[in-house]
Amino acid sequence: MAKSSPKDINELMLRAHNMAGIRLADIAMDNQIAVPANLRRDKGWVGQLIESELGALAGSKPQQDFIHLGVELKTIPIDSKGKPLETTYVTVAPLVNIRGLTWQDSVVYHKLQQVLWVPVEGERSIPVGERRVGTPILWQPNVQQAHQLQQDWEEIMELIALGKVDKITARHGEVLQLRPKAANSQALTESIAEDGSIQLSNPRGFYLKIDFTQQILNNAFG
DNA sequence: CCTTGATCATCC
DNA sequence: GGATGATCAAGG
Repeated sequence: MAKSSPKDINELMLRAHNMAGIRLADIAMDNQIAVPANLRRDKGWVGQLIESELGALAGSKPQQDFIHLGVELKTIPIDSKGKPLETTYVTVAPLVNIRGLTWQDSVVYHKLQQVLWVPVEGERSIPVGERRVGTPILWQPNVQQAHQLQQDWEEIMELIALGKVDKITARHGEVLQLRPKAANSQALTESIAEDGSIQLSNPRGFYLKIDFTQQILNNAFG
């Protein structure tokens, strides 16, 4: 069944805490959602399941999941030691019309102002339905983290502005990286060429590196 | 073993 | 095509 949208952060966190220790199969049953055998063709399944259980407003908007609460929801797959198994997607990267765009105007900045992290067991040896939800974390970047994010974002955006988007690899950036984010490598979108004209490139997205999200989990759990 | 580049489903 | 939700899997 579809959950109502939580009225405040306390209600949201109460729901999130109530999922801790629960198997995905049980949450799926509660929401009348079928459990896939694996995530190969259902890569966003866990995230959508948790959204449903928490009452996030569905839809494809470049905004926070709980905009009325100023909270972005992210599920994060972890191993048995609590370490993230994957980088975390943040948002698509703007590749044109970025003149004058500042860090504090960016979607990355706004989405990462406040994030509700929901760890979920993600090892492939565990059947999807048997994977359990962990303890949720409501996070806001500390001064150092905010600085690292801003530095990386500004460096990457500078390269994009100089028409070097196709030369940027995932190795740029300490905590934030730019990687392909598209249906496939043939997808194209407008970007800035080195001579300042418009060219076509594979769409990119901003991702948080594993060490950064691991630090967030460690700071919360010690 | 881990990371980077590639890819999947769905909605509009 | 571009946004949402991400994980897959080849190669270093």
